[in-house]
Amino acid sequence: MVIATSSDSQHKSCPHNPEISCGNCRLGAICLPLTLEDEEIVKLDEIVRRGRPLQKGEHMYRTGDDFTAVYAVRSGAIKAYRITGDGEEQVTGFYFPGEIIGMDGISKNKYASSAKALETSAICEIPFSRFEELSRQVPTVQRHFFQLMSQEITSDQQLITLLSKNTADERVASLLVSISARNARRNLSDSNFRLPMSRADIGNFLGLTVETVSRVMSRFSKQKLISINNKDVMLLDINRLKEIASITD
Amino acid sequence: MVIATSSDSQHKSCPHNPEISCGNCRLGAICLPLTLEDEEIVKLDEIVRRGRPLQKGEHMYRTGDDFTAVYAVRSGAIKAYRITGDGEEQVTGFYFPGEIIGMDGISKNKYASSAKALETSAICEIPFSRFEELSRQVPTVQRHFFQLMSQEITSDQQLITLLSKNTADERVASLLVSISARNARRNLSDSNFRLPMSRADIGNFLGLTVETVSRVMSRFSKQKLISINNKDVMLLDINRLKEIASITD
DNA sequence: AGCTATTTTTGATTAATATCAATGCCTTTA
DNA sequence: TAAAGGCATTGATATTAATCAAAAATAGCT
Repeated sequence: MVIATSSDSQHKSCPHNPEISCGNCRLGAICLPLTLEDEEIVKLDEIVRRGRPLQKGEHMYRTGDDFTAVYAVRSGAIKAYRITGDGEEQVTGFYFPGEIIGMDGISKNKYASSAKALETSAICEIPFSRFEELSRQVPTVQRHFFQLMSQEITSDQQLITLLSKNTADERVASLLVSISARNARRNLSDSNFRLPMSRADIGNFLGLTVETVSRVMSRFSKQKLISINNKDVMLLDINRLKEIASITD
Repeated sequence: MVIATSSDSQHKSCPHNPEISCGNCRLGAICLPLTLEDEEIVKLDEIVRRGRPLQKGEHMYRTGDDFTAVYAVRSGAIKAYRITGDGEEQVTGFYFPGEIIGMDGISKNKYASSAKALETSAICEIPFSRFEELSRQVPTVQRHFFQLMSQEITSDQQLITLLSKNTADERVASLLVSISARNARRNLSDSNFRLPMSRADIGNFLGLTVETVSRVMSRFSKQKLISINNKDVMLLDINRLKEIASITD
């Protein structure tokens, strides 16, 4: 079985703004989940800093670090997590290329979560003070950042609903479908991908134990909904998975 | 037993900016969970609209309504909720005076949730287009709104952790302690208050059934941690409740 | 005030997932 | 390529909270 890995994540044109090839998309050759104006891209390019690639396991920032920047993922995958009162880890999100992370640091001027690379990853640093300034100068930048924060709120609230109402099957199906959709947005295969995180991370994110995640995935596999080869997954019946995830659309 | 009700919610001075008496705090005589500059208050006052009071059960907005404004609660209590794919309600938050609601509408220009009054409530409408304009003119306004959105993200992520990791006891204790702390911020009793929402709403918010919420509260009552008189609650041992909620601080 | 509908509480049972335990499979490294 | 450590899978049992059912308390209405 040959399955696309996340190292294939380069793509030629931005699906959200086909006018802009990624060679011109200056935010580190990524497409944000927003359609940016040309002016915005140019202005943003002036303040964005491309960092050296992060190795697997390396941190972008940790809880309590001074908040200085938000980050755009260029390649790889990032895990965001918090440490609970009793020292346990709570995964709050997985971030793929084009997604923005670090916005939880704004309120207290310290990051409320930690972010670490699940595999070798490239990120863009967007220094916040310069960005704030830019937001005041360019109306669309401000608007778009409000939208990105609002998207983060919406996705957190979807997770709240998932954790509050859904069974183990529904949670796992939701995650698979969500990753599938995010791959599609980047013009990657929506049915054939690598899960960059461990089963433990998946369980932690979905409020399940490793064992339950493993059992659910085995069962999906027996039911021919997916095909698993360790971290590589193939979605054999996306529509059925969407039904299970109760994504009606 | 005499217990303060939420109609007592007037207070004389803003605990976050004691320089400003609430008579001068122009955002509808409320104190935001931020320290505003005098200039900001004046500017905000120009765009804020005080609406007529909402009756219990009345909606501020519903999922899918065009996004036009964010709202500051002045008095009463508001429940925010979403409707899941299969038509069930998911409560995503309770909002008390001084808190801001509606920010989830920014990303798609439609509200992603609905908001309804749990009791007679007064709200301030902050028309978003005028607010966006103001944010560009007054640096601190922009900064403060970024902070409010970031706070919303943080509190959603705390709820995610609660739903993912905590037992029924811990969840109920957390909610009681959270409401207590929010009352304290408004100079109200932190130990003696009315729960404006039903047990069903509490259960829905905490990912529990009504029956479980009721049982936990009865048990807390037997253990002399709280004293319940239907919607009125007295916290008899806040420190123990904080321990149970695993709020170490 | 009295009647009704709704909400809350309590009890008995069931179902889902966690926990405990063991095995097997990949990956890393010498 | 062999050994070691970590990760994933599978099985047996325990536990928590859900579900089903009914009574008690409260709120709303005339």
